[in-house]
Amino acid sequence: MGASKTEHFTPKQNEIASIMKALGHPARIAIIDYLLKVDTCICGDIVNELPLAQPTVSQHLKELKNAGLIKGNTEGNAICYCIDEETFFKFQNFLSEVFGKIKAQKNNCC
Amino acid sequence: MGASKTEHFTPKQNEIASIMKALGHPARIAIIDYLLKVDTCICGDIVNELPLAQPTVSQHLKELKNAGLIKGNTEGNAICYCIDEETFFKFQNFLSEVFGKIKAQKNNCC
DNA sequence: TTTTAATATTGCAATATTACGATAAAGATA
DNA sequence: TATCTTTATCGTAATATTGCAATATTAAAA
Repeated sequence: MGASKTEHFTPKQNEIASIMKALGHPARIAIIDYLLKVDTCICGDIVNELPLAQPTVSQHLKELKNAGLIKGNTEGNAICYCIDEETFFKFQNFLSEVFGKIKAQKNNCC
Repeated sequence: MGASKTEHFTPKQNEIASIMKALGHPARIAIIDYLLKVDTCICGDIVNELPLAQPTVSQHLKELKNAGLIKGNTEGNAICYCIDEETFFKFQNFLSEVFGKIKAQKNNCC
């Protein structure tokens, strides 16, 4: 097979899984890391920051964009990418719930 | 190709990416959800909770275990799975940093 | 208008993931 | 011991992901 049976899970489970999946590659974590480090949009120089060919970087950027984690603005013939805060904060809310439940666990087993 | 060039990224980037990847499937999110809902170890009934065959569930459990997100204890002929808090809290620390940086951004672009 | 620069898309090869039937393994129970 | 229950592993088919060379696209600059 190879295709996930997404129709059998809740929309929220699918949504969170797709965000996690988008972040499930070191190159894409590195892109987010870099965006946070420079604390501004990046126009052009991501390719030089990563040990990957330009088409590969472009593909990773596309996946982050599809997942809503970054957004891109055309700026002349360059494109300016930055963090899409909204999705990150939605993600954070989900995780707060999860971590809260973990902390509240009675832990009476294992 | 199909293989990630993990050797070109930092250990931390690879570690976080592998946790994210493990959570990048709705079935595995559903398993974590269920573990948090029942607030105890689960011995046996995960298979009945998921819309997937037993070998498939077993495989997903293995991936969560490999990523350190759950741990399993043999309990007679059953196996008792529960959240591995340590990994989750490590994950939370990483994310706190990320979310902190996002909030602190000057947001002077895009 | 031609050239240059930046980014995206296409096409493809290598590898990984997902799913499940069949079967094995390990311990409980009759 | 024989059987049942529970979980893991094997084998395999279908599909997805990763990476890059070649090429296309788009807009600025000459």
